[in-house]
Amino acid sequence: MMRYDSGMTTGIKIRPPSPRRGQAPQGRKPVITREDLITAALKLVGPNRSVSTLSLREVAREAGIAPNSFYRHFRDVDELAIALIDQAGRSLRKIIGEARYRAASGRSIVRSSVETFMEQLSADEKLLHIVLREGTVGSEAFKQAVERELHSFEEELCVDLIRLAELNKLPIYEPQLVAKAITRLVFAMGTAAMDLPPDRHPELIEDMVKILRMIMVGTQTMAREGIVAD
Amino acid sequence: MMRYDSGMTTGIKIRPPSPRRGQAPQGRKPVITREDLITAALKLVGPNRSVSTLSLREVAREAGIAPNSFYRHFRDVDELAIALIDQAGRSLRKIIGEARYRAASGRSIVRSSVETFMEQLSADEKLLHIVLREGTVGSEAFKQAVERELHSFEEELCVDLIRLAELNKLPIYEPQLVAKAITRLVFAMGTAAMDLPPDRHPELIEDMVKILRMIMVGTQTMAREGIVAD
DNA sequence: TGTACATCAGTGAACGCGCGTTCACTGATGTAC
DNA sequence: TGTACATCAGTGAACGCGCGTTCACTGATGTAC
Repeated sequence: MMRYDSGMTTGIKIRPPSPRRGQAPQGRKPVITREDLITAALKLVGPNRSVSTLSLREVAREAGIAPNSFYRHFRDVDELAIALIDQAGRSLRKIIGEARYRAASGRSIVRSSVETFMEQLSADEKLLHIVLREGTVGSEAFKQAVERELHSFEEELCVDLIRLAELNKLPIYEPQLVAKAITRLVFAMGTAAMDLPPDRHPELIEDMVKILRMIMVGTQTMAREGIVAD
Repeated sequence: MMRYDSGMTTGIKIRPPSPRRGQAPQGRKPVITREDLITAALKLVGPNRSVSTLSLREVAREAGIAPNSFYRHFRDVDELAIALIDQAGRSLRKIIGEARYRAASGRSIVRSSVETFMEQLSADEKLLHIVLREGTVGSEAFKQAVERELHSFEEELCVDLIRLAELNKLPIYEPQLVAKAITRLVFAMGTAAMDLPPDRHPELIEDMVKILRMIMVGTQTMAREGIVAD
């Protein structure tokens, strides 16, 4: 039943496509932006809070706006979460770039990459939390977004591994699997690391370096000696 | 202010310690048990639901009891979650036992262990979901419970690795790190596997076997040739 | 065997709370003329 | 420059909902005598 003859009450009003699309926006200037909301959300996620548990009202409160103002920027919290994962992905790519840069400087590529990763872990902690955690819980959409990021990480690493092998005239067995192993290991151990106090990081870095060394020595030995995997 | 002179209204009644402790329980027979509630909770968790998101009312509904009856069995949902993780841990230990049994049968220990793990993943799917996911989200208590399980897995694996190495007169470099690498990798890749259709599991098993082979070859080569990790 | 009683698993109703979402609005800004 | 107007970011109040938790209770079971 309708309350008085209000005509079609089809719920929320859909804004008709603006005839001025592509031009400068009209009307009141935004006082907060999508980025402000993302920042507010980042303040709320932490070691025990995943993006999926954030509430719209909570984020709005943190950003200092009324709950319904949220809808001016995102369709719902899920859309905000996707934006967060995207930003985390960008942060990840920055890490890869940095690791590549350092690797080119001639030091041990394994050690320098691991150290870079752990440094960024401390710096962009919140963002990486999101990638590392949201991949295992959260909606299908979140998980796919995270998988995309991990995959691109893996592929760039694979290219690097092949180039490195050629450079040093070392053989390599199944480089894409090596890249996969390294990626998954570093991320798994990185996730665990985030729950440890930073003073235990050096020890963890040593462990990771040794493990990655084993994998590198393993792939080289197997390529050289043609060992089949069984 | 108190509503009529009801005396001390200090909230929920704490049952005084029974003078009949250790004897058969008196009173009405339970129609549902802790186990029934655990079963109900297991029905609810799935690829996109972590234990932390279960609500008391939801679990009670699934079990077919009134919401407040839940309190007869658990202090709160967190206590139920801990029970779930414990049970998952038991399931894990069963996997290790099975893997050990098969390994003794003389086939490749790496392949048979990975295959066992993946089989159990399909069978006890829900329980393993819990271990694999709750370790990255969830409360501090959950994470510690999961870390405990992973650690015991790691230690048993380490013992096996050393025994295996001695048996075959093969050297091994840093066995506890090898165990750690294998554990974290298998769990990380296992988590990812749960989101894939089962027909892609064989391919994944091949990948995992090859990667673990690399690690084994790596640790042996390093032990033999005394390569330092840098 | 019968009876009074203690125990205690499970219940239905109610509470206050935070949530997502909708509504009709306000008023600052930019545009057209 | 001035004025009328369209745009639209942000608002306060209200809604219905599911939640955890508490209350006083019911009635089945086992025990004591």
